[in-house]
Amino acid sequence: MKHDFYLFNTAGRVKELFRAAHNEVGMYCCGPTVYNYAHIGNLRTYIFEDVLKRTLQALGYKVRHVVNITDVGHLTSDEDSGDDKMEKGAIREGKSVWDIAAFYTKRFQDDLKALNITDPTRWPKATAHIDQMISMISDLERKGFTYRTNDGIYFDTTRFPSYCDFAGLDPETLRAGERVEMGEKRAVTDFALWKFSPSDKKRQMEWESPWGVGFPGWHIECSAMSAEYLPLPIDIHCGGADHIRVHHTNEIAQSEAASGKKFVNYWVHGEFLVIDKGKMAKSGENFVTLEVLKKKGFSALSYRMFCYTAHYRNPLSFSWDSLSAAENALVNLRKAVPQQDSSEHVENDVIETILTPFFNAVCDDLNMPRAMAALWDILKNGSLSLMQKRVAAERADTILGLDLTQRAADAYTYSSDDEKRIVVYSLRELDTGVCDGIFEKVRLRRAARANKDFAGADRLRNELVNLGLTVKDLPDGTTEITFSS
RNA sequence: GGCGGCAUAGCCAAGUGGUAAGGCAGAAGUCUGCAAAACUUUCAUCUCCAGUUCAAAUCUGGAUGCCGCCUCCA
Repeated sequence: MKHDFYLFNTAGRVKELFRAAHNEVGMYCCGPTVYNYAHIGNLRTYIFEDVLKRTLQALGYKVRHVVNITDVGHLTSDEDSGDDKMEKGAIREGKSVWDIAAFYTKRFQDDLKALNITDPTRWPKATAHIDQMISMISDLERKGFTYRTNDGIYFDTTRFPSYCDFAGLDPETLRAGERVEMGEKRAVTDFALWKFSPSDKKRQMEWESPWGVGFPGWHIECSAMSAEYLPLPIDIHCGGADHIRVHHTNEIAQSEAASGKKFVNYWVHGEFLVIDKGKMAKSGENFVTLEVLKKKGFSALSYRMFCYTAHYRNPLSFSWDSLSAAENALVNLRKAVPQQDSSEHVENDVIETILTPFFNAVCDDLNMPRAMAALWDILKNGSLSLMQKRVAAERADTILGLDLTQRAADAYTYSSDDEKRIVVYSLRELDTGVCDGIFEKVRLRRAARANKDFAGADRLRNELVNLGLTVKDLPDGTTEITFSS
């Protein structure tokens, strides 16, 4: 499929034509710190990254995709000598930090699977790459980019003149010590590469290093692991918009200082999911997980659908009503995809033509709202054949990942042997007793209708409705019963 | 305090100069004993003010409101 693909590059703040630097596109996405469940705001970013990856693949690129797992403890800030999030989580749950990391890593990966997010090529853990981090810090030390303070080894940002370019910072206006103690740090922008373990207590995670026992700074892991698995410059590096200012600025500095090469060609950042006008945070009642969402009866893919209502670079307002709207839309969309009931041959060229507006939208910096509108247009277009619509939807779904060919409620189907059949659709397996009970009520209702006892017929239908069923009298006389949830 | 972003119908939102995508909800109609489903139709002048222009939601200036980053954070 030949399409020019445009991506908004945070470096430079403009939409650019994507050109791969390698045969296999290198894509690095900042992963989670596994000290707690991911909330749906976090998940929004991974959904957008998955769409980006699927798009590249649909355009014919091979993609080498790396997502890190931050399972090492970092302090609540560079200067804080107190507990870090991993250790806090461990204390909170009475487990070791290693158990905490393993548990939440698994939970995170389960969430991604439920959302149809495809697995990355590699999934490196920070704790398995301490050697690479130490080696990179040593390189930086050798090249004169570091200095030592009483609590760690720091990166000297004054030695890296272009430090402020990426985020458009003005060092003069940064407020030194406003929110975080400077300690012995020389410049506001300097950051820790290696932190020494506190002398008065034993950390659960700490390692030997040329500078003493301690643990790595937060930023170094992404630099070390991306260099380990991807050739520089990395084609695409993704993350949440909150990372632009500090994390990615620091990554660029240390990676380029250590390697002498350009670090990343395209920086792509996703905006936040907002709730009650603020961003979703891992503390407080704003914390909505996929688990919570499922408990309320929503499917994970409804959330994926919801994410397509807005562009990834704009904040998206979450509410249960709007999620519910997306779920209805997904159900309707699946209904609009014709069943495979014909052997009509569909030419690939025809499908590509049909899908042109869809791909134009996707390739314009992943404009999914427009892409979805294009898909609706296709499915409502009366001049296309059913098979053309179906094949087009299947093709679009390789990017959307919405299981569009799945029917809403056809997991289990039960039919009566009446002359005019009674068909029951359910997502769950039903006891024969339950099924027979439903059949019996329908037969009674049919009898009432035949006798023009419409009040009685409606009463019987209401009984079924109250059980959570919908009742449809089809033109051919069959009665269709669907469990609504 | 610095930097960045946003303000479009009941809700979620596209749209960066030529007269408002799409979805959800709602309304009307066809169909139905009534429903359900389906189909058809319908539903905004874009926070406010002042400019530029033949033409602005889209550009400029101002006002108001809101959010994010600057600390770990998707």
